[in-house]
Amino acid sequence: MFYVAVELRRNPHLVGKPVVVGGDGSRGVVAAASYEARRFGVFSAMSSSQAKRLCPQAIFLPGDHDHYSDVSADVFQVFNEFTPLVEGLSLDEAFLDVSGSLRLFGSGSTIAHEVRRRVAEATQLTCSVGIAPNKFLAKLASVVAKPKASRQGVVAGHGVYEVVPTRELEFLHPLDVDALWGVGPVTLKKLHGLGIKTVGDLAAFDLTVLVAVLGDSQGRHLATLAQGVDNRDVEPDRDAKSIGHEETFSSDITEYENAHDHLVRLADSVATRCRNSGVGARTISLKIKYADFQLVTRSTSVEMPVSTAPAMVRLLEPLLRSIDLKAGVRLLGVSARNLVAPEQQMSLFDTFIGDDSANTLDEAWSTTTSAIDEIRDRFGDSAIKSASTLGQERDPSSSKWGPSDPKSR
DNA sequence: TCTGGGGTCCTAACGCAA
DNA sequence: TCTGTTGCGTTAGGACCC
Repeated sequence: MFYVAVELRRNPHLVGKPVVVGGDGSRGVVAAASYEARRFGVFSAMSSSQAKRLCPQAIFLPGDHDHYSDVSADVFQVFNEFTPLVEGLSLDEAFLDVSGSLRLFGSGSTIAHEVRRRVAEATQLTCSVGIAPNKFLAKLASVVAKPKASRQGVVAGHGVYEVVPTRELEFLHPLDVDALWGVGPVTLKKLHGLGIKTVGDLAAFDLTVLVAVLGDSQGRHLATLAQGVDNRDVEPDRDAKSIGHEETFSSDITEYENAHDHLVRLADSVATRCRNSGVGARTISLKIKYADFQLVTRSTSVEMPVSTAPAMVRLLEPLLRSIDLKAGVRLLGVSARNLVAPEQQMSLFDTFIGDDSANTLDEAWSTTTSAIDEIRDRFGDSAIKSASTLGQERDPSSSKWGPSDPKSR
């Protein structure tokens, strides 16, 4: 309930009340619910209208991701006091490999209690800690450590729970299979079809059959986890693999022009985040959810990474045109993948222009001027002196603007 | 009576090139 | 020059997580 906890911190008069963070429109869902709201059966991912029916007195807050992000940074700063090996899982969750910190800070349990104390001191937030020999067991242990909300009331958690080495299977095998990471509704149904209800059932099950039903990768992975084995390292500083933005409209869209306007807006926000992260995208994709919830995606890749809205929109336009909007578009999304770090890009100019597919002087000019503005913003006027001549260059052998040899730009 | 937005990872089909 | 194999990148879709 991280979002709610942060809201309670800055709105203390809401403490003890049923509070929900999430969209309160007809198409909103619950992002987080306080334990008081959970007593009414309100949980994350539930539609807001259903939540309101279950708990009409619930107080809905719109959510403030930037603020949660700031608070998250404070929490992670505490994590980093104990080990540099911190792998963030979300704003409010992380794996800490403290195997190198034991001499300095004491046992896992000692560190866990100290982390809780320091997080509370720095942020006035509580957290739960799971201790185990590997990531996946630690994650399960942290669930056990959390408070539990039911219709009867809230039962306080232990705050810290440790899965002691050599006793992993004792902890693991009685759990329901869907406690395992990677077992959602679809996989659960398949496993139930095989008569597998608990992790212990899974551990004892024939691997050949499991692989036949779930596929090689997932079958072997789950079989390994069921033995309590997880050799994945804690990986700090993982780079984002994609950057995207999507929106559900309050009413469905059927006009191309309308969709195009939203597309430009979404592309602009994705492009801005790409540039702020110093990456360009080699693949741009479009996501559409129809009124009947059917989902389609279209994507296209280019040799030279793009990081401006005009360049992205140019790639997205043909994709949008190829899609029939008559059925009504409920959601539109844009995402950037195959992200390329700046040093791998060909030049500063490429970073901002993205590609040279402008077919008219107007197109070339508008992308160039917006690129120059960007470059000035980020690198100052001195960077512009060399870039400002680019718009005037013309390759005589080509109808396009700019020299044909990219290196000479 | 309804079903968000941010992501990761996997798979299958297909075209191209060595 | 033709044919078959293999490997790889791209594209679309889907399961899953918080």
